[in-house]
Amino acid sequence: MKTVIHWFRRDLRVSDNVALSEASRRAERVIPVFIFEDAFRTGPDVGAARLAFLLQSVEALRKNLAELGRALIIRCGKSEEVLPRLCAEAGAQAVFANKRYEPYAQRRDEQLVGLLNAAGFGFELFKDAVVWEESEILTQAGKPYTVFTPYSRAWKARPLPPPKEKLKAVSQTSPVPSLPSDTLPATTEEMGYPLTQTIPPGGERAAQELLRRFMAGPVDAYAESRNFPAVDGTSRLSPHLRAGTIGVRTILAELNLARDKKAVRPPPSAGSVNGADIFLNELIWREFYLQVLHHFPHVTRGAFRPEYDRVAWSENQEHFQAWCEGRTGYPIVDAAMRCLNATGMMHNRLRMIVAMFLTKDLLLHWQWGERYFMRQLVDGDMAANNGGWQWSAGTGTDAAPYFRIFNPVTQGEKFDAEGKFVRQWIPELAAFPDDMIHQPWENPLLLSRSHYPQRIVLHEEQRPKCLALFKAVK
DNA sequence: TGAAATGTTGGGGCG
DNA sequence: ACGCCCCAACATTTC
Repeated sequence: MKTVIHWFRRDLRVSDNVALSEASRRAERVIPVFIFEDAFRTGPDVGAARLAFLLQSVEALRKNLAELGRALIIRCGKSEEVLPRLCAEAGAQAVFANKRYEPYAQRRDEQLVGLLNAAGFGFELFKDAVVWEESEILTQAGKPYTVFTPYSRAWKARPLPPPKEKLKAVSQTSPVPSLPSDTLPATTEEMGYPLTQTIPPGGERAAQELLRRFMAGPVDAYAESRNFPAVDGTSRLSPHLRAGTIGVRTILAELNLARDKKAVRPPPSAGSVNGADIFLNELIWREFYLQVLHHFPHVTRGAFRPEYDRVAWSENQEHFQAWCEGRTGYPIVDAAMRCLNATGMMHNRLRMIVAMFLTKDLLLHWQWGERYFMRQLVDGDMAANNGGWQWSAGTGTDAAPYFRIFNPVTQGEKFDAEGKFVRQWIPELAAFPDDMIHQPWENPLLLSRSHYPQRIVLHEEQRPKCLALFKAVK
């Protein structure tokens, strides 16, 4: 082919990018394009934090491409209108893109195939975002897995694909048609979404730096330290995996290196778990939930197990507001929510704690939490977010059984024993000693002098209510 | 990728 | 020396 448009979507990088590699291998000329969709401005789950991260990442991509002598063409509008027009303008024969897995995105892509083909252009999609996609890992019976452990076993039994090479710089001799390019909004404020959070930096370089840092140390201790929110023990790569500013194959290659390096050293003591293996599991969870979403699209509308759609959830708006704003009176819950509101990020352990609290203590519908997370999170991803919420609520695939209810005090004491994380986000509690930081109500005098709220519900009262609610639908 | 309730065991105090 | 009780510590079961 002479000219191919590479349409950047959730793959905002020039390294380890399958469709981009294929385009540059098969076409004489590749035109990189990003479409700032109208839907980005109006979708139900639009959040300033994620939008800002996207804008940063696209800008970083534009610079990276410029260094390779290539101009990123930006167009605002609807992809179904922009792409055919752009193909004609550029004299392109086809559009290449990396495949997406959300039901709505797949419907859109199917329409685009028809649309572009009818106009005489090709549209090819490539597997890139995942190692194994929805129908590559199936049970003996040819059905999708709905339990993580056997899924992960099957996943690990296969050989890993190597990363794709980085896009090469173009030589001066291949002229690029000069196509007009729109400019992106400089800030999310311009679009009516003021950014109130301090978010991590976007872009491919930032992702590479996080990966390097993680592999240089934290990965070894990951099995233990990943559970402690006050410890910087996680990779923080989730926003980059979501935006595609890093490729999953790149991460896996580094993980393998870390594992091999470890094998040279004295063998780990019996029973100790390899951090790289645990981290790998997290990447597999991501693909597990993507394939669940593909095969069971009804999870976006309700419980994976439909009987749980009959749970008589509370509709207490005051409780929900208190949860959102981090003033439930339970320190670990409130610290986590304030952190989310301030940074667009939340530690995974804390996601489980606040999700359990919303569903099992406040007895509010998990979808309320799911929606709030999507609006706030930099890494908000439909599949992982939905999977995580249904896991916590006990309504999903391979979910925590409904009677497995976290105690917010015990969880705080276990995973933030010295209250370091809590104090970071709840300055009102500074005066409380370590052994009381997770139950400030035990010292009414000190609590009344602080400006920290009383508990809005009592865990010991809510737990039996929750059990009754769930038992009623069984 | 729990927690609470209930059951069991064993040491020590005590009459 | 013995039985009895108490209760921590641990194990099991229940939710």
